[in-house]
Amino acid sequence: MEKIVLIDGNNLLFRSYYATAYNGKIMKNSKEFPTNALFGFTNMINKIVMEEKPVYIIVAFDLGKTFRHEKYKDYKACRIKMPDELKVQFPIAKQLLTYMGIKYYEIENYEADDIIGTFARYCDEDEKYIGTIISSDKDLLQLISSDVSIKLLRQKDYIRYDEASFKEAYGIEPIKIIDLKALMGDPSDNIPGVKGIGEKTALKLLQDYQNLDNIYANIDKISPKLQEKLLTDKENAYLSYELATIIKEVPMTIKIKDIKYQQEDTENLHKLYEDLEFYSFLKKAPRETAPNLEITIINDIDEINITKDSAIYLEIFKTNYHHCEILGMGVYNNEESCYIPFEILKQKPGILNSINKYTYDIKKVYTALKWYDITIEKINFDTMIAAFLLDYNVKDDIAYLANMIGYNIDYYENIYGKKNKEVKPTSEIVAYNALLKAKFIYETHDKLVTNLKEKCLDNLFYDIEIPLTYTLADMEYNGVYVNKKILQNMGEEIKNKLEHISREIYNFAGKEFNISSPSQLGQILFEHLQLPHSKKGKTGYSTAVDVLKKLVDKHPIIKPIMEHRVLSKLYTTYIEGLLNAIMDDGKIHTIYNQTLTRTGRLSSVEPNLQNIPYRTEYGKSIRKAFIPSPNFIIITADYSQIELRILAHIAHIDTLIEAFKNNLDIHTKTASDVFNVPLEEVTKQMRRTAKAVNFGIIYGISSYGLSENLSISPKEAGNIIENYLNTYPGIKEYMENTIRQAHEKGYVKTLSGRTRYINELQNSNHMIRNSGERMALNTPIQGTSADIIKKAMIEINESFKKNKLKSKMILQVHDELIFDTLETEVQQVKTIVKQIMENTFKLSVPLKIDIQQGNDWYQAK
DNA sequence: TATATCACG
DNA sequence: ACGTACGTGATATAC
Repeated sequence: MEKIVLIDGNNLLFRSYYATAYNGKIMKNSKEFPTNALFGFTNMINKIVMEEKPVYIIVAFDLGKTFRHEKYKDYKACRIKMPDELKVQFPIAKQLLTYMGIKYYEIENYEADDIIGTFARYCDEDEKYIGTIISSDKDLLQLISSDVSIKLLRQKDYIRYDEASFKEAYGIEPIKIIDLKALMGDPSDNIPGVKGIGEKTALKLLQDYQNLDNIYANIDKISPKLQEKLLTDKENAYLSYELATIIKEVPMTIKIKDIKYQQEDTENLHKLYEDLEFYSFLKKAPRETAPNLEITIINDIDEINITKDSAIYLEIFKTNYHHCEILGMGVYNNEESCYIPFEILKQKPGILNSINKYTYDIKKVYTALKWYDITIEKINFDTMIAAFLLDYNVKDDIAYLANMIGYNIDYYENIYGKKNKEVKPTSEIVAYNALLKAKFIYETHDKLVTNLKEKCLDNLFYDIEIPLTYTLADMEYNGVYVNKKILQNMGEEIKNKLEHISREIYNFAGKEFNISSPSQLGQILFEHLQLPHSKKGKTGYSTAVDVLKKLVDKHPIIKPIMEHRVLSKLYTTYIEGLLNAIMDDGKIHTIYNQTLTRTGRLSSVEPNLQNIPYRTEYGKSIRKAFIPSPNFIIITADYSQIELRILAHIAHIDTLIEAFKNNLDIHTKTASDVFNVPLEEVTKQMRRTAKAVNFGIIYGISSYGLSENLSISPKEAGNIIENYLNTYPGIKEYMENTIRQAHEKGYVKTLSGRTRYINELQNSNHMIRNSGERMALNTPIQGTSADIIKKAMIEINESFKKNKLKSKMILQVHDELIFDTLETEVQQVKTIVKQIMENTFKLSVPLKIDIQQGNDWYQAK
């Protein structure tokens, strides 16, 4: 017996689409093509093939409308119109199937059901075949037979029905589903049925009289009331019968032998996955055909003879380069190429220092080698950074970029296995992959250089990002001391408090539950304790802090819950998290991601040192554990109001520029201008409002956003904004110009020419378009701020080196730099830092920094 | 693996 | 009439 899998394609795509399309926000790729239905569809198909292991497989689609009954054509025809964003995914789904080696079929005037029905009949007629239908549509249950079963998809799982299990569940033969529907109807399919008869009555009738014909044949035996109903709607009942019957005689041009499950077309399938940006599927399916490449593995250090500019790729084992094993280096240029195992390279680390080199992620290569006491020189091109500036979607793994632009390179995960479960492959495989990557870097170098120049990104690249990557490497490698004892002691204290608070919460609740589970907490608060719930998400009640705040006066349980939240966050993320990140040298070495944010900011991972608590006193004490080297102190230098200064500069707001020149408190000044009162008469409330508006402007203000922030009505907020924009017409003009230009060009730029393309501006959804406009307003400001501090960092690092200082720059937190400073160098460091940070970038407003010092990060604030 | 929540600028 | 502030990362829990 051979298995035929019959899939309802429309059903699968619809389910996938509506499963993820909520709030109008659906998953799209970077080209704004909707992919949400396709993602679910691909997942389902893969799962089906894995679980069912079919010999034959067909996916049926609807084509056109069914006008089976001229007179009643409205019944099946009037379906909900398919959204465009789903419609466009259908052709791609078919393409996917073809590449997967799976046939699909559609035929005019028939539905997917009918195609499946016809194949089901083939199974019934030929003993050789058994069929499995896959759909969530219960209509198809009527096709169940001794040779055909169904896998009925449900919200989260599925039920499999064969003849026996169906009978057990429904008490009737599968084919009687038709009679059942004829009686009870199906509103979702516009099948009328008999008015006044539901599932219960219909089932009873069928148990007594087997089928529709027999019911009417014995109509006089039925109770008068029911009899009347049946007679009134007799025509409808028979119409419904026909509507509910799946056709099994579709004149199909394909037969079973045509739907054999074939081998996938891996090349094309991968290209399509890349287009759709379905990286998770790519990872699961390693390529079978790999490019040919001649590999020379160096066995002796003297064999190395590289004379020309080359691309290098350092192959490392484990992804965090602060604690990785270096396997070796692929070196490639047009004429010479080789793979140097690390054992060999170690013998003469400077071997390549005389030639210019390119690589992907300089910082990784530089730092990884640094941990082995090797300082690599003259890597002056970074494919990762170049591609990032040119708006490619880059990731840590070079394979994403390479495959995206037509290369064929295996993903890290496919070579080494999953994170934390890595397995080392043979040195031949490592060598091959390292060289392949080096070749990719080499061959794309010239083109990227040209593109950078064409897009006027070369200055940003060579003068800022490349020097910065070395600066960041120094900071990461240097690391920051974190005192374990301090964290451990705090941890103990917090743990005790948590236990105490938990007991208190359980007492109020009357039972124990998991406080850190939003769903359980929601149950307790809003069902068990019957507290008023404001908003409900698609998963349940919101228990976010804003919601809790409103309930503080309603029940004594709220306060300890909020405290529990704060403390457990502190404990898990900052106490445990940081303790785990302390390396053997007593320091934390973060990794700055230089190619992630759309605005040009850095981000920090493993661990994130850019979100160490600061706002609350309790959280802030975490910073006490961040300590200087022995005989050093911590110095912090942060830009004061840098984003507002940038706004004043790029929008040419003379009053604000003057205010900054006069060193006024900018929020007070704004309040004074907007509310038209003298500076000294500005109240706390007025300043608070002005501050919120100032921030709002930077974020791309909306009256709703401001109203939420200030807890006022959107209308009041709107008035305040109008007032603000009338006070500073230059800002209004700046906003309008920026948005207009962003629409015209499709992108915005920072003062250094960093470019952000904003696809959202072309979205048909106005909400998304608005959000694109806010990005357009915010990016030049946030991005210029990032540019400025990056430039300052490079110069400070150079200056420290030039002056042979022992002090080090150790952290960057967006508008703030932190220094581990030798006590005898404090004055010099302060002078250098202030000079550079305030003067590296000339604006029409002065840039100002605040410098503080202390024996730990907490004190230095 | 996705979601909710909350830490930072 | 929509339903939103901009930019990030880590964690626990639910799925």
